[in-house]
Amino acid sequence: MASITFDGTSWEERKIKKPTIHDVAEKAKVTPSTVSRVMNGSSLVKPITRQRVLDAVKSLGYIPSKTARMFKSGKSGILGLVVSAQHISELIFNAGFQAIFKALTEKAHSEGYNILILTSSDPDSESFFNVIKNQVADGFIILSPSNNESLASMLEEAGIPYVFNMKYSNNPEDIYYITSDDLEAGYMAAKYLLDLNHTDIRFIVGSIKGNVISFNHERINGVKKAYGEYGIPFKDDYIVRVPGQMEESYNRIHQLLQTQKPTALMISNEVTTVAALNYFYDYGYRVPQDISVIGFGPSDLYRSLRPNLTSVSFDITHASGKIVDMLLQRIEGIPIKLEPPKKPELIIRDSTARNI
Amino acid sequence: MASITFDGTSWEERKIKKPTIHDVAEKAKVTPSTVSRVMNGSSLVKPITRQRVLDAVKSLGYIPSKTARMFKSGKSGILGLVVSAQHISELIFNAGFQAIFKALTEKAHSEGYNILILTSSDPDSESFFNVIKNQVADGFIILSPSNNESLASMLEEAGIPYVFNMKYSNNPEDIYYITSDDLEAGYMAAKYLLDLNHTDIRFIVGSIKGNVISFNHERINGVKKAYGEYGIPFKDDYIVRVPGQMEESYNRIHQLLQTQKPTALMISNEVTTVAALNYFYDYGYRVPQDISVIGFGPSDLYRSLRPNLTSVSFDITHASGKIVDMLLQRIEGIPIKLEPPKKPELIIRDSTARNI
DNA sequence: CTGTTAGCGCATTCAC
DNA sequence: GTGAATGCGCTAACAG
Repeated sequence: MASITFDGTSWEERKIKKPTIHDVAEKAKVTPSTVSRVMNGSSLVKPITRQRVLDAVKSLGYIPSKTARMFKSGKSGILGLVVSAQHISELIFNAGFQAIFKALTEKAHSEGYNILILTSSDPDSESFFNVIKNQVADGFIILSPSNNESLASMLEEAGIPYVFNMKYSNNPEDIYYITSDDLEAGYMAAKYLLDLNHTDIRFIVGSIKGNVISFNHERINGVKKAYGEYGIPFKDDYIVRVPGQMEESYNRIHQLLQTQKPTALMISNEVTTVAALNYFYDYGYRVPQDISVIGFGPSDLYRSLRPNLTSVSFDITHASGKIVDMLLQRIEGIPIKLEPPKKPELIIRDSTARNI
Repeated sequence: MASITFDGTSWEERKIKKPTIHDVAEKAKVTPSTVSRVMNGSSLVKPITRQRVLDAVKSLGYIPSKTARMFKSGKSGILGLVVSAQHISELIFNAGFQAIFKALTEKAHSEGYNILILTSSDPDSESFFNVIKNQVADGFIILSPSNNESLASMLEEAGIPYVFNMKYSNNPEDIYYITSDDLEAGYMAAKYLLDLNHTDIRFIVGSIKGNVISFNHERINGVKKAYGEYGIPFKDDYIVRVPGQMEESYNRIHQLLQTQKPTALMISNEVTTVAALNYFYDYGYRVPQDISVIGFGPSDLYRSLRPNLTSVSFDITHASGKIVDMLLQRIEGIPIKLEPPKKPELIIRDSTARNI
């Protein structure tokens, strides 16, 4: 099959074969080293030579191979963000994840890194590790909803830098995580409701396969602490486990309110919060006149809901910045200094009222 | 500074230095070639040897270098997703982008690729190109809200595979994009409203710096087509430009409804739709009794709103799948066959009623 | 200021 | 079935 040729090479070759540093060197009548110097802005190149190289670069359309550079330098400039497949599949509704994702991405970009999205279909440590180990990234941020304690040691063993978004391990040597002060969050919300004379409340917490998501344990402890301080007995069935999806949440709320009449709800999960508000709309409950609601999560989201939601919110931008900072420090081998998490904030809006 | 040694190397060295194929070869008393064969599942290795290699791999904790493999093979298994910085910063509210992102990521993962998030702070072609050219990826998906015609030729010139999410260029040779049938979408929505006896409508379209976002032109044409068929004059001030952010949208809707009394709204943008619904809630408008609303965008989102929104929805999963398919075909050099876009769907729910 | 040399880790020839 | 040799594209150390 004949093909039109150009400069002695076929069109296809020209099209496919990207010029290398070698081609540029040849064209500019210098050696690859010099080209490399020019490309990297070394000052020790004679202006004339530099210009010759630059011209060659331009006429050839030379772009340095990123893979070769990575290979040589041992750094990729990439941070892997590892999430469960479920996280991604619920992205549309999961404002909490969106907020983290946004903050992480913006911070990484500002530090000159890019984010590579990795998912593990199964939420167990093995799957996460298998996904991670075959990926190119200078380090990994792991967002896992379940307790993957063994993953930390596998990564440690393999010498792979990582940071978790929560504390999984009780081993005091495991310090590579950023947490939020969930005990305080639960405490603040419950105390506020108790101050408003609500005692018959429900704390709706996300669960995976019936297991309460780890940070919720802390939030529950915070709630109990508040009840303790007020000398009011806390009943175990104040805790309601709900799977995090929209439909299931809606149905579970429905079922709950058919049989019980709490005066206030604390909802630990954004999706369930939206589902609950929708349920109240559909069934004519007035918030806060008939029932008070406190959400946990991004303030921006809750301000865009109707009614404007009273919420306990964390500074996601701050926490995500810390995650990236810590990971970069690990990558660079700088010793880590643990900082206590920033306190959450109680933002009082229109979804809570005094219980008469 | 003394340090505990182990096998003659310091702990730090062991910790830092990852074993290479060479180390494994030495330990297993074979050559790197054999290790490579084992790692790549070649069948021509004697079981005994294979086992020896596997043991060495395990005891050393050897993980093949991904960068070296990329470098050698020339493929990264990464697809770059290039978006404007604004896209990311509005991620929390921008359900349309979330839907695309989710679909793209899931499809890429199912094809064995990962998504690398790239952002360009400026929305012009130069910035996009600069971001792209220095990144490792086998190809790029470009989600840009503005018309970046020259970007296509720059990428073409550089031999970088790409796919756009919309048609930017009028050059018939530029075929690397996936579009949606926006004319049909505008037409369907307007026709439905006209059938419900609404003629005094407003079509709220997103704009960037006063310029209507490109696909909206098609939607507007569709609306005009419907008016034409019904022989009803279409007034230019039926088109209302609104910046896509939550606050601005809310204020603009407020301003609009203070002075005018349309019977129906078509809203081309998810964020503005939520803002409008919030405005109606706050000011006591009943939807659809006082005003009808049609949204454009992900059906899932609109079903989770109250009232349930009538909407024109595209099959994002399908379109995103096509984007990835097309990009992979380009990467592999398979000739592209253009397909017409799937028709959008009019989903009638509770936000539209007959105008009396 | 510029050229020469060497090697990053791996996979793919080609011998044996 | 296994080993030896080679080179992907680039940069850094060392000469000159």
